[in-house]
Amino acid sequence: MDLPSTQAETETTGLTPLQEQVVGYFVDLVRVLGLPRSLGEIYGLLFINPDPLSLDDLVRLLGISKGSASQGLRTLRTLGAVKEADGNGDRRTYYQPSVELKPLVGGFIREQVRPHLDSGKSKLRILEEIADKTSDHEDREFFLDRINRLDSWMKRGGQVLPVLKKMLGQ
Amino acid sequence: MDLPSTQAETETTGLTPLQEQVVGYFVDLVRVLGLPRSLGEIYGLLFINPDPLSLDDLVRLLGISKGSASQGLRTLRTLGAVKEADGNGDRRTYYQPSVELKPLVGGFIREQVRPHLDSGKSKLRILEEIADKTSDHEDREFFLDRINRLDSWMKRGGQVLPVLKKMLGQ
DNA sequence: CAATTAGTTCAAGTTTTTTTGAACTACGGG
DNA sequence: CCCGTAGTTCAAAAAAACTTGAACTAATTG
Repeated sequence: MDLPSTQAETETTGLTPLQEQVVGYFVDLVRVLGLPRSLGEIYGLLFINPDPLSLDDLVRLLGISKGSASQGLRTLRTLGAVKEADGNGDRRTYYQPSVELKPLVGGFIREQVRPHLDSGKSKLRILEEIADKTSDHEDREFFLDRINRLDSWMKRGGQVLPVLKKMLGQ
Repeated sequence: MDLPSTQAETETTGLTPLQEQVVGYFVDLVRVLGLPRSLGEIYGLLFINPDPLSLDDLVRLLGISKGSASQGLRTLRTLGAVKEADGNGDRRTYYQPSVELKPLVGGFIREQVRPHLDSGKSKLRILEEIADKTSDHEDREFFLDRINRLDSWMKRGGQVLPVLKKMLGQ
């Protein structure tokens, strides 16, 4: 665990004021990204802690349940936002954050953005089929035009992602 | 209102199959963006309807409450995603969607992204002050380094937005 | 102006999402 | 092997987000 020894912890949370603020910062951040609060808490604490922390540390320091911590860590690992700290002979696993933007953005895109883009594309094909069945000519043209537009939105989205990754990741 | 006359409406929703699918498509889309379902329903129906629709039309066709429709339309207007249709002498207001990506992306960035980036920046300054009070030298350096890193994340975010806007908006 | 209808507001209700915690599996050391 | 602890799972509880609907304001029209 290793609290930074230079700051007292508050009664309520078990965190130093700095830790509390940073955790709050990340809670807000993940909320914007549509991820659950606990992910922000966990990542935030790992981010501002000089040493890796174990699941139990997180439970104790953040005052969250083992279940939350376990699931939160799993998601963060999937996102590539935390890694196991290497080289602790102990039985329990310690975690450290990825602090480079690149893997964070990459993971978010891979896990949260791409799947939706992809499933969106296949839904569009179905949409087009339905629209194509419209018997009235003028209506059909209108519908197909709108669906084309959606198609072009998605294409642009797909083009933007690599650029995003390149700009954000180093 | 003006249902496209060439497709029967289903019992449950008052929408044609195509409308239903498109609405569903946008419901999923706004969910990814972290916006409420009703926004997707309203925008989706406006998007696929050849003519502008009034608040009452939306209530009737989508089966949502007047309150939802009113608030949903307000948010969509704020985002620049719908506009009042011009030139209907009627008392009630008719709405049409913005179908260009540019205002949509621009509005989303302006309303949903920028504010968080900005408030994030000011929170960082506070964070830095707290970290700077750390008496242990090594800890302080570590904390300040991490906060610097956050700073640089935010800066990159700020740089990316204009590029995003340029790429997506025409 | 009174009546009627368009639209807004917000407290209460509903739905969805997240968190909890207890039961479970799995591993490792004595 | 058996005990103790690390970590997972998932049904139920709690919290958060969204929607409803009734009371309201505002604006038009006969």
